[in-house]
This record gives sequence, C-alpha cells and structure tokens, in this order.
Amino acid sequence: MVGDQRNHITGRATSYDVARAAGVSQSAVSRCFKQGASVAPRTREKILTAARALNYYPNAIAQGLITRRSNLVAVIISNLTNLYYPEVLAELTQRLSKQGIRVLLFSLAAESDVDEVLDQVWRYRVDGAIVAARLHPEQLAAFAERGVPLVLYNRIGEGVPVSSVCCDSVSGEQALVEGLVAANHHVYGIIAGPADSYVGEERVEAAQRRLQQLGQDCLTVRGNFDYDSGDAALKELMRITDRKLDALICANDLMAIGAIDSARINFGIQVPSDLSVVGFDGVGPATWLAYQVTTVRQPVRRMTEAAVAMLVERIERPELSPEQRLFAGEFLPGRSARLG
Amino acid sequence: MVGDQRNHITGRATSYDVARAAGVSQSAVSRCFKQGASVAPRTREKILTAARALNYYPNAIAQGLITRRSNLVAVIISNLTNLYYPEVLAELTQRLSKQGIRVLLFSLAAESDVDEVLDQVWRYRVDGAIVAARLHPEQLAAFAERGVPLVLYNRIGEGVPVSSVCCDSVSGEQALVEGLVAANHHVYGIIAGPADSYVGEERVEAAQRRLQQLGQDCLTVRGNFDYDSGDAALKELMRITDRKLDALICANDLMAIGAIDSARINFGIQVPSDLSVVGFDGVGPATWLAYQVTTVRQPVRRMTEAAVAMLVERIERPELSPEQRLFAGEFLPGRSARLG
DNA sequence: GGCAAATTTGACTTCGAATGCAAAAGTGGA
DNA sequence: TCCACTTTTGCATTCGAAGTCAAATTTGCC
Repeated sequence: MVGDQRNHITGRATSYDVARAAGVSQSAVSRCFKQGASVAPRTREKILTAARALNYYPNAIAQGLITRRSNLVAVIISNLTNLYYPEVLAELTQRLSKQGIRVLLFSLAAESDVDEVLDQVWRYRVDGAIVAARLHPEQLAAFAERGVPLVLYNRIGEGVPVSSVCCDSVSGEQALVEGLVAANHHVYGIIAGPADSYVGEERVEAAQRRLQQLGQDCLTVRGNFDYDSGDAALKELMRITDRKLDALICANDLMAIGAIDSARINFGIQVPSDLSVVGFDGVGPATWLAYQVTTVRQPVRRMTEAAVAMLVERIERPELSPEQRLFAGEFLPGRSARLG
Repeated sequence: MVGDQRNHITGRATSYDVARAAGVSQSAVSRCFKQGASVAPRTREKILTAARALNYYPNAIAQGLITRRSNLVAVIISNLTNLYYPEVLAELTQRLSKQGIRVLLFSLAAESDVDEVLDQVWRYRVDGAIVAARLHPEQLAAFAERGVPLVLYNRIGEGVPVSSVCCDSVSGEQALVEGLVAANHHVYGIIAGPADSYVGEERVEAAQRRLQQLGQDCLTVRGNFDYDSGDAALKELMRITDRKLDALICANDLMAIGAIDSARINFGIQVPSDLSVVGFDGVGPATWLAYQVTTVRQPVRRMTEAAVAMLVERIERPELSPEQRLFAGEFLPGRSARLG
C-alpha cells in the first residue's frame, strides 16, 4: 500500500493517514499505539496529535488478521430468558471487557441451532468461548481440534475433558434436604428441570439420593425451569397423590416461585406452614418479600470471575490442561420452608 | 502470499490450503464460497470436498478487512439486570443472526463507561449499532461522523436526528390513568424512574399531564426501576402524606411489584381493593399469579423486528435519513388495579 | 471442424496494521 | 572530534480473502 490520501470510501483514517499527517512511517504509528514499543517521546507526541486530529482508531479487524488474535470471545447462552443468565452475562461481559476482550454473543432459539452458531464461531476466529448450553461430545471435540479454549458454565464435558465452572449442586441440595428432613416433613415432592439440563438432573439426583439416605421417598414431576411449569407441576403433583404434600424441592427458584404462587392462590395452601418449598439459584425474585425462597444462591461473581480467569489463562497458554472448578453455593434460609 | 503449506501455527486451514488440495487457485475457492459467483459445477465440487476435508471455514476477520463489512453490530445495553432487557437482547440477537449479522455485546457497569465502549465500537468497525443506553449529543454525533448507522431503543436523540424505536408512553399512560380515574380513585401517587431515564421521565410526565387534565393531583417520588426501590418508594409515599393513597402509578413493572409486595406485607394494604397499582413494560413477573399487574406491555417482538430492519436498511443504504418509529403498547387489565 | 460468444479460471493487487531487520540517529566516553 | 554502542526509525513483508482483468476454456451454432 502506497501512501494514498485519507480513505474517502469509509471516511475512517488509517495508520497511513496518521503517518503522513505526522510525517513519519506507518510502522511508527503502529508502534505508538502498541505499548512497550520503542518510540521517541517527541515522535509519539506528533503521532498522537495527528491521530487525534484525524479521529484515528486502530482497526481491530486488521489487527486481528495480522496478530491472529481477535480479542473476541464467544459467549453462547441457550435461553437468556432464564432469569439467572442475564446477571451472568452482564458479569462476564464486564469482566472480559476489563481484560481487553470483546464479547460476541450467541443466544439460541433452539438447542438444535448450536451447529449453526459454531459455524460462525469458527469463522470469527474467536480467541475462546464461554458456553452455557448443551454441547455434544463432537461439538466439544471441535473446540479442541481447532485449539479454541473453552470454558463451560454450569455444565461439564460429559466424557470429554473440558474446563468448567459449576456451582456444587450436591452439597447445596444436601443442605436443603437435610433442613427439610430435620423439620420432620412427611411427604416430599420434587419438581425437576427438563431432562436435557445438566444442572437440573444433577440437583434432582442429589436431592433424591439424600432423601433416600435419610429414609424418605418422594414423588417427582418435571418442569422446564419457568414459572408456569412450577404452577403446572404443583397441580400435577396434587393430582397424582392423595397424601398431603408438605415439602417441595424445586430444581430452580423460578419453578419454586411458580409453585408457591400456585399453592397459595390455586389451592389455598399456606407456605411455609402447610407446605415448605425450596429452590435453587438465588435469582432476584427469590428474595422478594412475597417469596423469600429458601434456596442456595450461586456465587455468580466468583463463578464468572473464575470462568474469565480460566479462559484468559488458556488463551495465553493453550497447553494448559482442562480444569474443573466447583463453587459452593450460599445457603439462604428464606421463609418459604420450615427448617429443622 | 505464495502457496505455503497448511498453516501450522494456528492449525486453521486457509483458502490457499483448500486451493492447493483441490488443485485450483485461491480465487476459485473464494468464489466458491460466495454465492452467485461463477464457478463450474465440477470445480465447485472439488473445492467443497477439499474444504470439508480440511475443515475450512472462511476467515470472517480477513473478509471484514477486504470487504469493509464486518457483519458485526454493536448492541449496547446499560443495565442488563433490568428484567426487561434480556428478552430484548435475545430477540435482537436472533433476528440479527438471521440476517447474517453477529452481535458484539457491550453492557455498561456505569453510564460513564459509554466513552470507553464507543472507543471499542470504533475499533471493531461495526456495521451498525443498536443502543439502549443514554448517549450525549456528541456521542450521537460521533456515529454520524463515522457513518455508523445507529438505532436507539426506547429513547430518542434529544435534539439530534437519530433513528429510534420506542413504545408509546403517552398513550399507554393515558389509558392507565383514564382507567384509574374512571374507577373513581382519590389519592394518586406516582413512582418515577431515575431522572436520567428517557422512558421513565416520559411515562411519568404523560401520567401527570393526564391526571391534571382530569382534575386530579398527585404525589411523586423517585425510584430507580428496581424492586427494592418500589418498596422504598411506597414507604416514602406513606410517610409524606396522611391522606389515604388509593392509586399508584409506577414507571415500570418491577417497581410496581415492589410496591405491591410492600403494600401487602409491610402495610397490610389489600391490592387492588384498598390500593390500585399500575406499572409499565409487561415483563414476565407482571403476569405471575401473585401480581397480575395492570400494565402496558411493550410489543418487544415488533419493536426488535423494526429496530433490526431499520438498522439493516441503513447499513445497505447509508443515505437513508433517520426514522423514528413509535409502537403502541398493549393494555393488560391485570388485577392489580380497580378500573372504571 | 471452425469461429464467435459465453463462461470459467488464475495472476495479481488490495484491505490496515504488526514486525523482523537493517539503516539512521542519538548518546556517551575518551 | 571520533568511535562504539544504544535507541529510534523506515522498508518490506505478512496475515487471509475478495475482486479486477485478461487469459484460457467451454459452448453453441453454422
């Protein structure tokens, strides 16, 4: 490229424009914007002045091409409407931003869209990815093949070694179940999440196992993590049993809230005096006055911090092996359950 | 660039690798991946086979550099934790995706971060931006200067002509106020949003104006759009008046919900029999059994559809002038207010 | 089979910034 | 002032794909 005049097509100044305006070479401009490079103070001054005058911003696309670092990270989230994810997304975006990394967001309308999304992820040569969506083993393998660092959020690579951050479902559910059992409940119900949710299944299995260990059995129905399904699941439970349900374990807070409302409004059941309800996540509405859900709050800040740290580490040093980090949730007693 | 062998540094195949494997030129590979280009069927076949074998995906970064089209759109949202935005974001992402456009997400920790965010927006040479955050006139002007199409979401360019999609606060609030007045309420309270929120101020002013027209006066206190501030604002209202508040107009649903809970739980006030509460937005929790907020639902799907359409149009044809589109909200009667 | 027209193909240049290397400028000491 | 050494600078090349243009090939038709 010879020093042609300021780019008239895009209206954006290039490093050549700045170079000409400052009377230096393009290399000098480039060095000036890269910190730690050797530029004489007077030259730097001239360049910065010219850059300011021309409204010059280095083209990150061109930088990405030559350095093979896009400074982009793909964040893939299956359903953003799950009350839990917006907080995660906001935290991730802000933390990555502090590391000089931009977020390329993908949200899935349906789980089957993953392959299309990955197609785009490969094209944009992202430096890494944080994924809160279900990936098949082949999809996980594709990341490894391409050398794209990956951190899973609240799921693990089933069978495949992949880095991940998760909230400990097992100990969380144990605490909840133990509290309920100690308070001497008699008839336990469980509202599970959708079968394809990793955390959903893990939480429910943990609860069931602990109940069994403590000599309690339970009825399980499935919801899909949203409010309406909590309502529907409670109705279903009431329909299929003639015993008086007095403890309800929900795979997430939103279903717990749906069930609480349903119990109070559709069945005239008092929560927690007639029915204890526990959830999981610690989403915003869980602490609302009307609910004060007894739940386990995921340490979102620590989890996102870890996810970002792990990812950045692996972008810097791709040879690092996968690491799984498990975070204990914080037990919130709330007021939606009688506890022992 | 001469035809060196497959890129060993990144492990990613380039169009040259595919060209060599297929025994054709790099140009042929490029044309093959651009639809509508002239490639003989047999050649195309060879190339696609080679591409598949090498796991080739065109480098969007390189494409962006040469075509000056990054196919990236910046989405800037001030606070994602506002229950209303995740839905908007999911819709926007999916709609843009269908147009072959990727989302570069920016979420602001503080409004003052806008300038840093814009710095990055310029660097990435995004094709356009959708913004749900407050921008100063100079910031708006910067988009125009750089020829970056911009669509504001639920705000307008104050003084500066900018494209925008908004939900009609005025007619929405009028409907709410008229319903309340017709039901013969006596003491009106308003919970406004933060002073720097465009929609917040617009809604409150619309409500106040209509109340005045109908011969009612009202007390106004400020919240900041979240649940707790709804609770706090109600307490404040109760403190500053000794008349019996019986109608409460909230600038958004979340504060309405906070106020409803506060009324019921902190003050033992029945909603809607003792106190009518209305909100705005139509967020998910507004329809929960415990609340069934009387509100105006923003037509998120139509609004996001319009935002994307307007932006894409302006990316294709930058000479188009700014356009402001106003969408009527849907009145939801709910059960949180007595209506006439 | 021959020839003009249409189609397909490849060589080469371009986008904008980073960087290895050698040349130029600056620094210090004698 | 001169020489050796350090710092600064510019040249030239590179990243990977797109697009121009002319050359090569194919096609259609007589």
